[in-house]
Amino acid sequence: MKITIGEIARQAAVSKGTVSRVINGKSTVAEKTRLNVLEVMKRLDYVPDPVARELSMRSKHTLGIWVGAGANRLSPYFNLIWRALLQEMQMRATQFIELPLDITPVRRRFDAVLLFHCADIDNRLAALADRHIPAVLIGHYPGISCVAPDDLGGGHLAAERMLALGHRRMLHLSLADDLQWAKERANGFEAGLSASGLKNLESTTVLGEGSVLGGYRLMRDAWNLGQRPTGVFCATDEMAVGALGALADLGVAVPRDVSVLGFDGLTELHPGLASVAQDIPAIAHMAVSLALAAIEKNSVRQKVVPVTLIEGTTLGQAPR
Amino acid sequence: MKITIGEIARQAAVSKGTVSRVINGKSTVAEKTRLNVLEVMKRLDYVPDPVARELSMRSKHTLGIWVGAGANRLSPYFNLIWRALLQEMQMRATQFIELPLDITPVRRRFDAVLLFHCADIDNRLAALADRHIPAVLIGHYPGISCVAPDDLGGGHLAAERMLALGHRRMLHLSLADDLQWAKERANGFEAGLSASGLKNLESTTVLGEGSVLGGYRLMRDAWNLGQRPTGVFCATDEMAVGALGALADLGVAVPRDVSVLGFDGLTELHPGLASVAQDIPAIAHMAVSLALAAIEKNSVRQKVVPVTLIEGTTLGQAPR
DNA sequence: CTGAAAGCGCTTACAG
DNA sequence: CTGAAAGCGCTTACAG
Repeated sequence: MKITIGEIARQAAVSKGTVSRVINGKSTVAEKTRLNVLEVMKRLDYVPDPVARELSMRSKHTLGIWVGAGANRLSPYFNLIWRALLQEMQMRATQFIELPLDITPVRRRFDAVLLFHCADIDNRLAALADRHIPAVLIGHYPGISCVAPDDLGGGHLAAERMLALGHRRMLHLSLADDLQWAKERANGFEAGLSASGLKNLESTTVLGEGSVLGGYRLMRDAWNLGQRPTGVFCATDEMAVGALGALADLGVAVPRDVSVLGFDGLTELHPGLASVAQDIPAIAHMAVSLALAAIEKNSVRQKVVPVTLIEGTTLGQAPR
Repeated sequence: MKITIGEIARQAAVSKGTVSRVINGKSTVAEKTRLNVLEVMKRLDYVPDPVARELSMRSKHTLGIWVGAGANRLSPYFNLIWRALLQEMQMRATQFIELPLDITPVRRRFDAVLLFHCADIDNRLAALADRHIPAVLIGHYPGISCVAPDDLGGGHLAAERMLALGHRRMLHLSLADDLQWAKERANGFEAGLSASGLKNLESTTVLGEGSVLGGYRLMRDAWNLGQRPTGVFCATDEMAVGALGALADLGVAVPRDVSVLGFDGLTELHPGLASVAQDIPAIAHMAVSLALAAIEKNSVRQKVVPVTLIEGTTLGQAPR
């Protein structure tokens, strides 16, 4: 027999409503009653049924999630943000539907849309605006609600850390595509270097793809062209994995000869990977909050979520 | 306003019970009524609420999902199978919990466990057996319920297709790790080649990592060592992506000079990637079915799910 | 074949 | 502070 709120109520000699109140800590409950109920719940190892909870609590709103086409749907980052988003919606008892590429024929109503940066973002946003559906972008875009990691600050942080470790010859692997976040990471990095006021600083930026292969090629080619950095900052962790692969192939020891720092926080991609980490759960939380606020209060807000630096074994003191 | 079963009932002028019956196709409903209800459902683009459905139908069973530690949690394949599994459970109104690495302290009851092939699979299975909890493995293992793609058949299929396209010099990129599925794919491929009875056949197998980087290195090194295959069969799509990268770097035209065929069906990883595709939704479906059967009938069954070949632009006629 | 009603486990105004 | 009741959206005996 599964134990339910009714059983708790019975054993605690109160109503189901009261039990519910102590579960949710909402309205006031007499301390004595509360303690008693808590005791019974604990004794029976009771966990409120999340499904029943959702059915009963859920907001009347449903959110559309509109993903881009193509490979990045399978990327590690997307994987994580997707799971965080679903979990967030479950906790907030908000329904969602995944939107197809073409939303014209979708009949199910959705009150707001969560989307990601992608190639045809302008068209997408225009389509939503036409239909007066609020949009929340995971990324940056003027005029609509956005939530993004602190790419600028993250770049800055990367530079500071590299400098603190004594690195003075940097290689920066960035994206050839014209992507907002990539540019911010790059700008932050440059700004961090300049801010140091150091004179004897060399920094080279090379542009390629944001994938493992992209990072591999950039690193290999730069090295073969004579670049000899001691610190390599990569715009994505996938690029960092590629760069590490190239360095291994080139026989360069990490971090003894060269340090590598990635961005995103996907340290599971490579043992010991050092990375500027996004707070993915916080971003998911914020994205859903902004969407609900947009629906209810018609508000537009832009949020930046802080990043942190995860030290790892790929980052070390510069060789002297 | 969200549209519910009540709205459908109203517009179709029947009771909610009847609508429910047509949704579930259970007891008999007059054909005329059925068509009418279906029409209304379609017109309003109605989708039954899975949460309400679950609350009302759910089996008394809850399934644990026990994932391995480490990088493959972020792999494209894992991403897809995970999503398929959750969707399947939602449809079957089965509850689940994600198990932590150490299941000893878990208090919530779970009646069966779904797990994936991983390093400490033996220990895990032993732990479950100790507690008399049925296990279903996505992969192969003697003595317990398993579901896996037809790796052997897939390898065979790959060989047949390559031969049919006229390829006679093959390179086979496989895994150095001792993994059941990798070996089956390899064995299938070899068997397919032998079965042809052709004399003028060359096939070289090289072993490395199952990642993009792994594929890249194997392809590059084999080529640099003088291998000149016209057909390259890769044990995973990620390896195929790497191989394609290496060929591009080597200035080899695909598929004019060399054809590349992957395995898994993750064609989104690379435009036009040809691949032996797993049927991930079917695997998820089967896994949940086996778990429920194991709980109820204590049955142990091993299932193999067929694969199909997805043609793409990386696979073509052998050069003459 | 079909409707009316009870039930899944929880929450939340509404009274008191 | 707390209880009784209605409701979330669906399913399923039970009658007819």
